Amino acid sequence: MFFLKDLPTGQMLRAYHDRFPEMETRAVEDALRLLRRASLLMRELEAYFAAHALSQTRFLVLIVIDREPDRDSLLPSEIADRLDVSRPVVTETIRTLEKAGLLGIRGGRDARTKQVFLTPRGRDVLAALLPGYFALIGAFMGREAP
Amino acid sequence: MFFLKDLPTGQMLRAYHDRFPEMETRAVEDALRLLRRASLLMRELEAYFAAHALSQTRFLVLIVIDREPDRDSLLPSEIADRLDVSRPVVTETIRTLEKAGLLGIRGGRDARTKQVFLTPRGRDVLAALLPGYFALIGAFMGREAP
DNA sequence: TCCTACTAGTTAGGATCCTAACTAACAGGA
DNA sequence: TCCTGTTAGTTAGGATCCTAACTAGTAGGA
Repeated sequence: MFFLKDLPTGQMLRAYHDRFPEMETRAVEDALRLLRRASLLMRELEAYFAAHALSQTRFLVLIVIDREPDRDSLLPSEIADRLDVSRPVVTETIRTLEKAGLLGIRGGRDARTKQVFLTPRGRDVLAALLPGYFALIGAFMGREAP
Repeated sequence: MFFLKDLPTGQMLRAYHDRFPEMETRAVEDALRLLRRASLLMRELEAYFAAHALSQTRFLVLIVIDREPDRDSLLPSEIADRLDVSRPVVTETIRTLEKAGLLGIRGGRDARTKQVFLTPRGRDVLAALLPGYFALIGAFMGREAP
């Protein structure tokens, strides 16, 4: 998350360019706009998920299982591969979602591993969530970038 | 932060579009690319700050004081106005930066408030940090979007 | 004067993330 | 067989963020 509300004014950027002439003003402006716009969208998404007792990360765990074309379960390690979070976060998120009844677990072929799958309830929750999720994104992307 | 490493394939998006026809495929694709690219840049920035005993938020507190054109101090409430973080985070960040000797504090006109300013050391640290910061952004923005 | 409402900032408690260290199970050669 | 190195996942401890509730100081009218 990028927390700067007001991007630097032209005056500010000129002042920094005077102090640091190697600064590529245009690249910095573009990067800050990118970060800010993405952060605003993330805030909206987090609020949407929170209103449905989920979070970005919990949602993404459900999605990566759901979107898999030819399988209906993933190993925790496969989930970790697909998400940019640490292993402990995957462990904890799976535990939370299992407690909530959205994920189920069955043994893998190896005693070290386990297959994680969406329960019918998990499927329902996701199906109920996605239209609002897509609508939120559509509305956000339709808005002018500030 | 947006944690999905691999954005959905065309096949996945078509499958979701079949289930949710009101989904604007293009907007969703663009939004996910925006989120992912911004998150990659944030990861790099966080790593850069961490290597210098700072964080995004600590850096931004220093910057919003430094960049102010006609003043050399801000009230905590003004810092909170400029950053998209909660008040307690501002309180804690200022305390940390003061302990580190990068910020100083003097009384405001009101006994409730206080002026927060950059110490000479704070100014030095920021000046030493900015060239690498600008270089990192320049390098990132120069790279092709994946 | 003094009571009430407001403003500024802090404290408390909980959620989520990280790295490092740990436990358990497997694989393959001596 | 059994030892060693690897793989999968969890636990422990710490950082950073949030909301809600609190303390202290100010302002303005009865």
